Amino acid sequence: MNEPIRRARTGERREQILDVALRLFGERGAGSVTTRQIAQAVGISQPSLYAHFATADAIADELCVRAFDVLHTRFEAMAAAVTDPWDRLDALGRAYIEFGLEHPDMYRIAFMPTRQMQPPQGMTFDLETTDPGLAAGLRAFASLRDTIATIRGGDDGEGPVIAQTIWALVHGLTSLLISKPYFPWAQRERLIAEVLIMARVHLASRRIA
Amino acid sequence: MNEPIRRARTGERREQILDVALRLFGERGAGSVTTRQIAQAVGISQPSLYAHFATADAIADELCVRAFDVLHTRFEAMAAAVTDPWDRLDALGRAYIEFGLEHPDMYRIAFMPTRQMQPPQGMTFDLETTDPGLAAGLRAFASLRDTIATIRGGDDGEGPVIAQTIWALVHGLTSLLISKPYFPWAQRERLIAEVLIMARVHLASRRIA
DNA sequence: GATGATAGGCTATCGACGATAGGTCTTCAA
DNA sequence: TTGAAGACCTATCGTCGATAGCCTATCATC
Repeated sequence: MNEPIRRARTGERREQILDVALRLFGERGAGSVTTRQIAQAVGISQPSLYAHFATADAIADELCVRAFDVLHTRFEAMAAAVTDPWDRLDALGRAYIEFGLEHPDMYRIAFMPTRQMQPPQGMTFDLETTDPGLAAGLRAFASLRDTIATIRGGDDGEGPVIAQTIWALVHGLTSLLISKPYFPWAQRERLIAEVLIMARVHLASRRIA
Repeated sequence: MNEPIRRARTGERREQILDVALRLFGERGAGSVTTRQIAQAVGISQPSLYAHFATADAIADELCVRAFDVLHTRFEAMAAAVTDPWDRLDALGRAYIEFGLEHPDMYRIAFMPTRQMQPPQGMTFDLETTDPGLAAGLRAFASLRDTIATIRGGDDGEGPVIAQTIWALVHGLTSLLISKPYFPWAQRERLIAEVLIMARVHLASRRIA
């Protein structure tokens, strides 16, 4: 049915392509970089890219996964370093927002996709395959979710709702700052601080007695 | 092959194109509808579209503006009908989220753009021209912002930060529910309710004494 | 050595896309 | 009656992602 790729997925060339693509994404925006531009910058022909990646989107997807894996590592280090869970919540939330602002293209690919998701087919639904960007983003977010669970100190069934709502808050600011940079925003630092306060206040009001 | 064409009156054809495009957007997703598909469904040639719209994106932009203008009208009616400002905040927030879920393509175009914004050129920066989708969305959001100002009952300079943060919250949930429909979300109604509670609690903690 | 598998290139080309050029037909006011 | 304007057409452009098919260097095995 689906022959996934024609050549092996290992090699220096593959890494070089990813490096070049990441640079071009940063220079011109991920959406307006073509396979021909990448190939020319690498020094190979455009069809040769398909020996290393199944589709053009696969290049962006892999860069996205790698970026979020870096965030995930940073999160785990933070979770280990900051013992007070309230402080940890602040640190993680801030790092999450700043990551999005530092890697807007990766954040866009993961959470503001152009194409509609296809419904899961049958029982073989695998998030890693279907939406690798989301999967990588969620690995990072898991630290935030766990910290929220720690703060609440128990499980009353409200955990998912609260975690997902705080995620929506943090994502919302990140997403808007990325997609509408020329909106007359209040000072960015004050917006971030306000969002973190909002999360704290809400979480405090939802604490398990 | 060539049947006699009864010419539409000026403007009718344009409306017909918009109607057909809206239907196709709903059926296949805005991102994967081409000018040729629209033209075929209308019954004209593909280049003929350019007699009515400057670019392909202009069709989507106009549909987006119209959709948000409907939301704006609904908001103003609500603002007039619901006198208690706390209840009004709930009603507006809920309507905003539900609007996004009912018109995911329009919401995407307005707030999850594919291509990077161009920096404003010179002094002639006009939001309506540069980003009509955002402009229409903000007209709608203005009601929410005004209600927040009413609740706070004064101006201590914190208004913009608070309004933008609550916007981020509401937008965040809307955006994630649209872009990640297959994520294992908590019950949608509970998520919406939680977001509205979060806004209320935050706003209460930020009230002017 | 010769051989054959394989990785990694290449050129040529495909179909679809948005968009433009330039001509034709119809309408309608002067 | 005529001529400008508008709406439509066909033909075509350049670019896009992707595929087909061939060539070459390497290297383990015979």
